[in-house]
Amino acid sequence: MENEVVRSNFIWDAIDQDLEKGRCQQVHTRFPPEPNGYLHIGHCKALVTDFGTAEKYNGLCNLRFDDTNPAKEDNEYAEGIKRDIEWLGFHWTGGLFFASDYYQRLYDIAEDFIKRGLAYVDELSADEMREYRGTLTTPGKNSPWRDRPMEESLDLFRRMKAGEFEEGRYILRAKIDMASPNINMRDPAMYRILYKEHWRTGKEWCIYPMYDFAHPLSDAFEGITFSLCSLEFENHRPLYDWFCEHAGFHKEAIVNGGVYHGPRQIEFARLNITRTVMSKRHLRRLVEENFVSGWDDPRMPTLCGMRRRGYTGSAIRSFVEQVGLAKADSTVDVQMLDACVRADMEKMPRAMAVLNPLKVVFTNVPDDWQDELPMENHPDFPEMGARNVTISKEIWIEKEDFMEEPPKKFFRLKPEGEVRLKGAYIIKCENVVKNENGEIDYVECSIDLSSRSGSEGANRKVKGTIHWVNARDCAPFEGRLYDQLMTEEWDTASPEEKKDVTRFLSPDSLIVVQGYCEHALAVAKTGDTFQFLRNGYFCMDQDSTEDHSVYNRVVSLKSSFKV
RNA sequence: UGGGGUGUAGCCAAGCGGUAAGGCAAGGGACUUUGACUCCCUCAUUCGUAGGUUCGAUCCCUGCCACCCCAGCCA
Repeated sequence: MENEVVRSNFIWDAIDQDLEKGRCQQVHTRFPPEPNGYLHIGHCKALVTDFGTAEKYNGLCNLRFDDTNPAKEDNEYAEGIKRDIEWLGFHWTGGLFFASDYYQRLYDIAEDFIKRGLAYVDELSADEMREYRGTLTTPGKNSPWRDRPMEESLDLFRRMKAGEFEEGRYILRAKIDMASPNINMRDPAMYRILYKEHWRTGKEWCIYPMYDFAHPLSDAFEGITFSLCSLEFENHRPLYDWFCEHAGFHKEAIVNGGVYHGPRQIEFARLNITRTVMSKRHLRRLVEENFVSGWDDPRMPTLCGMRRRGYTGSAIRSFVEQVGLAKADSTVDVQMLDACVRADMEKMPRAMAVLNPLKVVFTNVPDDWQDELPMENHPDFPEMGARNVTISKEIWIEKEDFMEEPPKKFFRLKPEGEVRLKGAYIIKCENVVKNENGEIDYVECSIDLSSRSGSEGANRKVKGTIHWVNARDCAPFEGRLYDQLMTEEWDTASPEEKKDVTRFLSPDSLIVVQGYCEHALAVAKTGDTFQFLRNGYFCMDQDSTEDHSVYNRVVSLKSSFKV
């Protein structure tokens, strides 16, 4: 509910301290996706952290596309990402930005770095550069071009920009420390030559800034105070600070008069979920090799896929909030996600559906008998109102709600047994009609017309209640239920084994079902998302904005029946 | 075997020198016109490990062990 307490975490503690110390006066974060694929559930941790933290502190959060590698990026992805963020209910209150908007500004800073002896143009090949970089345990050595005169580097850099050289011929490097135990500090690349057309700047540039250079400065340009990212960037923080400080942004400086001090990077553990692929690379392969119908295939853990599958944005958000924020690597059980979805679905209006139909015919009413019954849309929320549901001589019930030879404590329909039809009448099984193969064709029941819900006779107690659909007034559907995309083996597979993601695809992840749902509702709700609650009840997904006709997965399809 | 991180229940996760929150999962019970939901109850004498400091340590110190990240002209 809205009053749920979202617990504190180490990042908010750090922010509180900075605020108290006066390191900054406001909280300004950013969510910086690279538009090279669709957002998946894993990204939600950063997303909720970035936007949610800004919300908590009444600060601002920017959406910035980190588009510094034109080889992989496209507008299609940027648009998809924006849609997904909005679907989750977040807004880029600080504005929408693109790293590519800063190309000129970054270039100017790069020139300035050269002039100040902080950067140089190198002409080692990629292979040579790797050799010179040293290893984890041995220091690197200086490039022979490291001490080339500043004027020469400047000239070369300008000619790189002018397109005079082929890709890989020259590279701009920061002059830091080739012997640093932190490999990221061994003269990292700042600019490389790339003759790729950029989706926003077109052919304007043929040199592009590297992440390590562009990211900290983009943060600084936008006045970001807290740059939250995942653990793998911890090793980059010294570099992040180095670029900021040498460009004039000092995060620790206490400046009189509330002047912006520069961004501070804080890292947190990324989200892993059991039986879930959390890698753009693997997801891309499933799409490109047609193992799924697209990025928004309902089996995909992408936000657009989950949306089609019937998840709600609020469920995903509360899931991320419940998982928490910490620095320890962890893998959350997917059941926790399911629990959040179930909790969310409980709050939605209901309607009845039968997934696996078995016909029931009433023997003690005339053929044209029918009745109309008011049915509450939610048992706990009368304000959701009611709808009228029809019933006739023939209805559908769930196959598993009838057992010819029931074990003890089976409270649903069985020979000679009575059950209540949810919101309607009590019926009693009189006869089981079978076909020539000995299979159950339909079940004959008598109906107790005096037990109509709402009437006095309704007070009679029977053990079981089952859901049903009027067989003469319902909408047939052929739907699909989705379950886990991956088998359990995925969780324990090595990175090497995971390279062949298709090996772990669960064959049961898509189940075709044929059933029936309330007619009026089905017509009225065509195009809406339906979700199944346990026991075959539909929930209307109010958050859904997509039009689709697939029926969604049963959340926790486990049988509620116990022997 | 360099550097940077992290180890609290089956899975997440609080805890910040005063005697182990909460959620998910699991088990038991109550209620129920959905065997759902809801509601109760149970579930770590112990915090990777071995020492040390202290009246007192999951919190501080030292050693050890395990796991993760880093040698892209990716982000």
